[in-house]
Amino acid sequence: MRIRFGYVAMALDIIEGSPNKTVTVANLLKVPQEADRLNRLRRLVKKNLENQLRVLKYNKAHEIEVFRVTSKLIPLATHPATAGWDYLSEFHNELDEIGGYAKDNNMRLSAHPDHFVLLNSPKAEVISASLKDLEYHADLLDAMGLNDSAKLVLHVGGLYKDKEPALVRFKDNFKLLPAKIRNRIIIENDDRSYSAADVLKLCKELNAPMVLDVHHHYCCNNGEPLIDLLPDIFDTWQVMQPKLHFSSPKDAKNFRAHADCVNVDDLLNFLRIAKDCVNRDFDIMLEAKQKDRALHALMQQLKGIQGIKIVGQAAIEY
DNA sequence: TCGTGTCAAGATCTT
DNA sequence: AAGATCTTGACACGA
Repeated sequence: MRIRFGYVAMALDIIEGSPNKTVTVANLLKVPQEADRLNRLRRLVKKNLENQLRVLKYNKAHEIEVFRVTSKLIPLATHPATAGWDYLSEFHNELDEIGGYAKDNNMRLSAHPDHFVLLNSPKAEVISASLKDLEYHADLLDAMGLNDSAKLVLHVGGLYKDKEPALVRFKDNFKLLPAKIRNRIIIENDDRSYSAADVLKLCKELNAPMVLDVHHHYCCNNGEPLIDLLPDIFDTWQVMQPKLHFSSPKDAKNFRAHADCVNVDDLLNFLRIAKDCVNRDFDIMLEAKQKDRALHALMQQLKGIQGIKIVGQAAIEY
């Protein structure tokens, strides 16, 4: 099996390289002239997009082909304070360059709208805000020229004291999504409410790929062994290369929290399971607080381990 | 210059 | 019913 590794949102080793720069609404509104407010946002976007391209160049230098772009590239994009602002046209060239660079270098980009995006909320206003946020994400990927192989990761959402109707709401709203959004969505198991088995069942019904979060599975399950789930989880990807999320717990007391780096034994345990039940290349998104540094550290630790062949700087054969 | 509280957004647990 | 917590990087403010 060939396995590529990637990381999330920003590279800590790039100095002054954040693509997450932002401003709060309160501070934005302190700027007296409305035109000046927009210009403040434009300066932030310009810097974020510049830094996003720098991150991709850094990734290329380190042979990293799997990366999740931050949701904060355009600050306050869906907030009423910026209503009517056509940032897609203004930054068309920059976005196109970012996507072009990714495509030219065989990079797999994704995004992960944050936990305020809920397709199963009973509140109409939460659903409409979620749609707006999903549209923002899909439009950004479109503007980058990336087809629907560039995915949007979603969780199922809240339990609302009654799981079955909550799942029905998710399914109903999912089916109503515009195709340009729906075709990008992949669904992830979470650490409290919807187990890997729950999400697998859902993904089969919706014909959507499932992104397994291995750490979340150990936080939330009903005793199902991963080895029983993994073949079907990978099957939800059909001809696409499966991707999964991996992290180590911070410590026993904060088991749900992400550690700075990935524990190599945690990974080896998973690789053994995968080797036993699937025979397929896949990608692993590392969700470690030390981001790119955690990836580099993991690759160092994998060197010399029996059965692992290092391929370049961010991939292995196992 | 450094430390701390706050920030667009929701859900859920605690009091 | 209201408040704290989750999670997170960036920023504004005050010491």
